Amino acid sequence: MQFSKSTDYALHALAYLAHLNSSEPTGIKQLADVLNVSETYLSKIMTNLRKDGLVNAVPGAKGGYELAREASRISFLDVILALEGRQHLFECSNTTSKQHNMLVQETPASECRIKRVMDSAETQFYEYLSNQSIQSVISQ
Amino acid sequence: MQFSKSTDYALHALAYLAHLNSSEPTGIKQLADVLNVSETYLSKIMTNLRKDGLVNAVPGAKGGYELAREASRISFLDVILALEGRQHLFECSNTTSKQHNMLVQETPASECRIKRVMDSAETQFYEYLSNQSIQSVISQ
DNA sequence: GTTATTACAGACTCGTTATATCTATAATTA
DNA sequence: TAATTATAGATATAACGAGTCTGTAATAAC
Repeated sequence: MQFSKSTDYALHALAYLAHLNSSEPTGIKQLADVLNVSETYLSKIMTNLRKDGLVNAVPGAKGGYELAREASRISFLDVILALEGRQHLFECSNTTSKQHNMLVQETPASECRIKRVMDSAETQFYEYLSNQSIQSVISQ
Repeated sequence: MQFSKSTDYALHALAYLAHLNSSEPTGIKQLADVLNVSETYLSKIMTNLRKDGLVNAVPGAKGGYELAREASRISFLDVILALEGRQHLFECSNTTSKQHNMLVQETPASECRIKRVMDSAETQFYEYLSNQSIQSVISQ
């Protein structure tokens, strides 16, 4: 289990935009050069960030990308959810197996106890990441 | 990013062994039947658990698997590391990019600030999972 | 010892996903 | 109108997850 490269690039791209702190949008060319990835690949990643409202995309000449809000209000979790999706980190595969249903019956909420533990861990994980902002990795 | 099915099966298998609490090893046949997966596939998963010292494998007739230690001393993290491996959840891909090195230079430890945040999140995550034992999902 | 039972290792298949590129199109500014 | 830029779609490739098959080694029961 590992975070995708896309998430890595997205975090670095946003950190760069926050670092620049420019009043004008930054083109994909410049971004791709600084991150050392291809323009078309990075543009797909930026589109994901736009769809989740983390950046604004300005088309046309002099266009590019800009943070949709202050870097201090964009969390690591925001970025991860935009790139990795919102499915849970853990799911029980065989929800019809004898073993699974034994564990289900032992909890009041009729949910497998193993999944409950894993979901709690995920919540803690995400809680931490939601408190880490892109601004925090930029020099003051 | 998601945990593999193998991790799911491993957790359920260990929970079952803890539940049985048998003095004799449990064969792969019975285990596979309860979990509703194929014997050969599950045996690969059990071998991973054995290599990490979580279960003992007894070959030969009347053989099978048994917990290597009390279920209260086998943590969720133990199982996850055995199945998912020990690589970090996050790595910076382009360690030679201008952007990455900018972030590296801003931290005393000469490490990218983004990676520092992700590693901290991972530590919190694993810390939580190391405190959850297989015994905790079994009815008292 | 022989046989049955069991775990184990390795090769292999199949499908999905991540990664990445290319091209055409739409939108905006100069 | 021309130049620049983001976007969508199709495609290619490699890696990985998931799962099967087969033969081998180890052990207990007879």
